[in-house]
Amino acid sequence: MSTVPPTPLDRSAEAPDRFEASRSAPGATPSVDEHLLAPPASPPTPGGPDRTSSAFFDSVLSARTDLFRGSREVLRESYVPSRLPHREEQLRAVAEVLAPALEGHLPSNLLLYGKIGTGKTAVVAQVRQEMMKRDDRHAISAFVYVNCGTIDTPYSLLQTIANHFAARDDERVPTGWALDRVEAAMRRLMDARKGTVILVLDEIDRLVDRSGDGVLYSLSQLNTQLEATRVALLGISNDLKFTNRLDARIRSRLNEEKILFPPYDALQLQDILRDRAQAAFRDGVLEPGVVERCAAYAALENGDARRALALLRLAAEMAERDRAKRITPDHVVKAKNRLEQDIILECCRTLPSHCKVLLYAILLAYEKRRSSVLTGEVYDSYASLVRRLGLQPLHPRSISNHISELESLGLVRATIVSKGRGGRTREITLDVPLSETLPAIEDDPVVRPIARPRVRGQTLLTNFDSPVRSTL
DNA sequence: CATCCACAGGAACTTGGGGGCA
DNA sequence: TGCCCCCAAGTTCCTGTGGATG
Repeated sequence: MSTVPPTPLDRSAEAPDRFEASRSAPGATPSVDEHLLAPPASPPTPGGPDRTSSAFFDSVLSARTDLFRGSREVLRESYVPSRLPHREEQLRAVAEVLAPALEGHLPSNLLLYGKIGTGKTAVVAQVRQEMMKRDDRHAISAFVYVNCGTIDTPYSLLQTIANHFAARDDERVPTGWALDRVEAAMRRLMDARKGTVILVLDEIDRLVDRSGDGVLYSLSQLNTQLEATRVALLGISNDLKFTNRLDARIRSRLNEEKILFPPYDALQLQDILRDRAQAAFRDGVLEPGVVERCAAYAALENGDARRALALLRLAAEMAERDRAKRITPDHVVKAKNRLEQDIILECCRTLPSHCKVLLYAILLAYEKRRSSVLTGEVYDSYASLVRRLGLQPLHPRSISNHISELESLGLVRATIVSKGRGGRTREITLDVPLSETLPAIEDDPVVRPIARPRVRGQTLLTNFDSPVRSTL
């Protein structure tokens, strides 16, 4: 188990986070959790111990106005606040379900439902913190958190859980074993720990979508196979209907208790932001309207508290860069635009190569037409672009999947339409600003060889028939 | 009202890569 | 070194779809 500090974006169990190993196995290196339970380290002082830091950074740092009171981690989603406004009911409900574990009894399995940023993970994190503080009888042997958004195959899930319980390096499960063997190793390692294990499977719906419910069946059977350890499953899902895709036996086991997390409204988001702002910023640096505007934008995004916090943090950073003494509503507007741009750039950057060319084909078609394009037209355009790179285009079936992928990323919108004898197809429109996405994709190393030349940010309309060699 | 078109999308299969093991 | 495993990405095959058309 790695002891590298967690990053806010990587919440998989391989890169552990605030939920990781609750109690180190004998002889094991200290778990990350123990680092997290320790008092927060004081932030490095500007121009501190690194005597080699250049005068350049000294000037940048000294020119910044200090809006923050302390650590800006308070505004990150990885931070577990001591108070969760408007989640008291859910907090209590989760605690009631899990409380029997403190007395050595097996809690019911539990499912938490709610859209992104409705506080599910934060509530579980806080319940976990409180339980570990109160567990004076050491009845809970582990509180394991796995994010199935990244750990989404049966093998990787069982391997991750097994390795969580591995006390020594030679007990760790490598990749390449037969699945049965991994499962047996996981059971053996778990059973050696003795006590109650609370296994949190975040984004459990992603696991079911990608790998079916077989591995959930195995996990739900654990209590009939283990001797000294008992396991309670806690699933977290953004999808209210995901249990419909489960086998009836698994559904009934997993659904013993369920708790719904409704989206926050704008006023509730304001309360959350005020709490965090008070901890994060110096007095008087927030102009009236800043919190309200962040909350209003996030309320439009399904009441996503993460979004609201990100906006507030980014607005503060914008103000710092402007060397402003106060954060204004205008900084929130800038932050919102910047956040949207960052999401687009990140999406474009992480796409598979063929997907990038496909997106470029859609962008070019959209730029030319300023209206929707059909799947067949997009495919033809994509195929000719890929051939200019000296490569074979993917099969239309694969491109159809990639179009769905672009849609699920929110980059395009694809509506199925029937054109009579013209057949059934998808009308594809852009769901992101063309002016920001086109330069981003044209700057990508994959697309650059076939991208139109640009002068001072302006693209030139040219005839592209000449092939360009590239490797995707 | 049957036929047609151009796909959508599910399912099974193939391929190739990364890794462990005897 | 060859065989086994898992996994991701892609291909092949197939059925289904729904509005225009004759």
